[in-house]
Amino acid sequence: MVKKKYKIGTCFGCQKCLYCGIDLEKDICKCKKAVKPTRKNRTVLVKNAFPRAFDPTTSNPKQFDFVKNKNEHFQYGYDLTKSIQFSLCTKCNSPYQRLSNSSNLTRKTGRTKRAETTEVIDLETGSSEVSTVTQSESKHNDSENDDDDELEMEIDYKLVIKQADGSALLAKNYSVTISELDEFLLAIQNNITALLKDDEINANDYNISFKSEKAQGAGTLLVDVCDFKNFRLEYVKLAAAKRTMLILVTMKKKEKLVKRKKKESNSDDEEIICDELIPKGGNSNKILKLNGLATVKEPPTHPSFGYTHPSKNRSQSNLPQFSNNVQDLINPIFSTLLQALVTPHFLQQSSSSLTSNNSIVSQSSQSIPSMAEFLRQIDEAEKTEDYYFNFLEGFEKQRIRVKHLSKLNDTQFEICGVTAVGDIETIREVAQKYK
DNA sequence: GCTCTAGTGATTGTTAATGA
DNA sequence: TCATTAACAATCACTAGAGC
Repeated sequence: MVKKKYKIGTCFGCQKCLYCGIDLEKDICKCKKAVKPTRKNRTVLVKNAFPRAFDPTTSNPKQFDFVKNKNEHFQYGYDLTKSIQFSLCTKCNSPYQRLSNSSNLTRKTGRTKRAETTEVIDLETGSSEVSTVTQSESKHNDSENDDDDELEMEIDYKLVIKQADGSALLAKNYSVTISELDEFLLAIQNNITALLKDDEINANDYNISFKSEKAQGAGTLLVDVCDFKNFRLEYVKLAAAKRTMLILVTMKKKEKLVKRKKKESNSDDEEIICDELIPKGGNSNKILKLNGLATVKEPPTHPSFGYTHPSKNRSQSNLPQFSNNVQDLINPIFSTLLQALVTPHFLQQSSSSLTSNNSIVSQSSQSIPSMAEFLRQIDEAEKTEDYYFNFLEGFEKQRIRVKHLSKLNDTQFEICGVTAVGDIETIREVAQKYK
């Protein structure tokens, strides 16, 4: 029987992801749910999470019932004769704590209870990872991996990355042990970013499908849990038949990029983008007027504009100083694509040449300011001193660049530490200039 | 309609354990 | 020894519902 493996990064009581807050009963996320939530890795979306140590010998009966009920309800498969660790969201933590308090009303002080606890605790808390303990584990001796065996599967697959023009560029064999769709998707994403050497590719940039290596047709999309169930069934069949599962990654928007590259190659010297290297201070006004067209030096990095591209009119209105001829040639969506092709890597490699080309930048091309400059510009415009600049750390942590800002949703802004609606709107508004 | 109260979610405080 | 972390306890803030 398949049991739902509990992960310590989710709420034991309600299956909420303790990083993004998504209800995992209804949805999936890509958070690292195997990582125990601590004060250091808290997110804005779920500010508090409560690690809990459950010990059947010392927990009060009501808490025991709580754990037992959740264990049964979500079919975690814990052996409740053993101590376990889990995490709770604030919502579940409150009642859980009160269960403890209610028993204390009889009334021990909390401290007395704690003292008793420390006397009895020994058990098998040993395993520091503790995030998963299943009934099978109790039956199967102490093999460390046994707890994963019920759900986790080792998937051997061949990954093929297919460009939108139909050409399959890369194929590589991988093996990954996963138990859930999101883990698998994450693994594939890691494969893609590694193969393409592009950290900024995200899940919206491609479709994933699967099929037998020898099968004809496009395969089956791997999108949701249903697909994943189907995938597992298929995989088991293929594995039994000693056939290889093919994971097909179809990149989106490639044709536009190809066009772009052609255009870029023809106009390299007229459009140079500089994300980080624009001299601070004196040129800031010029920077604000630039529209963000770029020279292609690397493959596309973040084509998420595919699903959030802005309105054409707005884009056009934000190209004030750029050559009208070029604007006519390149429509606004195109210019978004152009921006997406610029990477810091390029900037590092070409810093000297770019510096020497500053005159060109200031004359005929547009550039995106660095995040620091961008935030300072807002502060200057809003007369807020360092208020917006203080968001720099949050953006840097998430590797957000100016070109990404107009595509971020509210949640993503919050993850970066920008929570006030007004701040988000202000940043978005200014960022429109650099789409 | 108002007030009171219980319930709930969220936050903060305290203490022991642990590691540098 | 000091700083950090984990675990638990206490408290705050808000809401809904009952009673008048």
